[in-house]
Amino acid sequence: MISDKTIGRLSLYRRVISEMLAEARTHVYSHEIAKACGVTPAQVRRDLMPTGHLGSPSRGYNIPGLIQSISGILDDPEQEKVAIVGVGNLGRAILAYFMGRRPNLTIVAAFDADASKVGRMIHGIRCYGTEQLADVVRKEGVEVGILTVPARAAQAIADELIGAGVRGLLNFAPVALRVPPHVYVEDLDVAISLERVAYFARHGAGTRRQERAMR
Amino acid sequence: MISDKTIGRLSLYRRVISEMLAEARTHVYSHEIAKACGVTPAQVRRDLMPTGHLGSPSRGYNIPGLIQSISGILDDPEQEKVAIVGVGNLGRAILAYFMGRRPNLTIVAAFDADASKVGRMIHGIRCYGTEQLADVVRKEGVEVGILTVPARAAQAIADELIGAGVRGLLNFAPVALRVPPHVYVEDLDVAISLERVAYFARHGAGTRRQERAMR
DNA sequence: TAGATTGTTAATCGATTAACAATC
DNA sequence: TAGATTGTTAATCGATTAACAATC
Repeated sequence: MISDKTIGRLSLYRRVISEMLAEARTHVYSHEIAKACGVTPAQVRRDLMPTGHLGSPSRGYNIPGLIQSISGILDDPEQEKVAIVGVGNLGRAILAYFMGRRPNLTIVAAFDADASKVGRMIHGIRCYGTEQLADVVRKEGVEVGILTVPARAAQAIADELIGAGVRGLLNFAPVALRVPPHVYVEDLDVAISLERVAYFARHGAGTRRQERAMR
Repeated sequence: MISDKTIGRLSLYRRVISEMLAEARTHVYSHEIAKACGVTPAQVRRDLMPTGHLGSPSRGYNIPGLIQSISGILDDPEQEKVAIVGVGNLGRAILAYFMGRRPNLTIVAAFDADASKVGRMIHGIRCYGTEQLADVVRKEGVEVGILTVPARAAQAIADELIGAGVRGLLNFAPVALRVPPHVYVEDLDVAISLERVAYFARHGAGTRRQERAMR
């Protein structure tokens, strides 16, 4: 089992070497990836082990091959479907950002309790009423849910998504969701992050600030 | 020096016990906080050590006292000022969320390159043009910056903020910022988080899923 | 070849958990 | 008192880094 930290870094590595590929580069050394991502070269080499991709001591890693190997781990060979619940400012920001960006990880439906949004297309995605949530999630085979709803609604929505087959949640609501053990939850809590930044801005970033505090 | 993880959990503990206080409760046990936050009771007790607040074996922790002790660590005795750069959907979502919520941590200015936004009040915060960034940050004494700008603009904006005295950045742009060692950066990378959730949704949440993956 | 980089193990580091005497 | 909880140390656990033979 690959750790969540390694998965996050592989995603980051893929992004930076994709940019290199766009500049027509063909090979890259671990220390270059390391510098671009704010980690150590040893970390990069170790993270790349589970991908099975081998570099060469003389030329480093072949970029297209490495992208393919990382994608072999990160991407579903089929297609993974995502639904987003809550189409406020935050929900729309996420919809706008993902507009046709990842072919293997697509947002297929949006949900909102606000009747004025239901039935409309928002950034190319159809918006349904929350009462249709379970039906649509089941029919589409959605596996991942993004929660951008108010805190008070989050647990009920999470329960419904999970009941309809969702096994991963990206939760922006400032509450600790209770979920069965087979469901993976990642919390992106902006308020907590901001308090942390404020604390370390005041108290000094600290020696350990080589490391990226990536959340 | 308290670790970033501990700071994040203290912020979470304060939130949940504040909710208890609102329900007129006066005392709380470590295992109650632990359950509400998805951590172990031992973790809670250990995290509370640096606050200096002492509980009682018979009644647990006094809630108002504990809130005060946690706030003594998390909050600046003065006031800490925050600026947000980039008033798109994401920026507005954050402005709306923080509207008058934290007296000790206030967003005092917003900036955007879009001339049509400049001069307006957005969720109660004045929006300036980016060319005024350094001046306003210096004059207001802003210490923390939130970056909700496109990736290509992030490094230049970060440099300018830091040049004007900012020592902490909450970065939503999908780039690894290069900053001097005294500056604390926390990255909230939605794309990476979503890929991580997708991966663990597919591969099983794993045994280690007791722990909250809080970012 | 000489020199830099790779894959991979062993050592280190830091954070979490278990344990338990002291306490109410 | 008896029983549960506290503060705190020691043991455990996992992740990062250092090191180095193998390789190009």
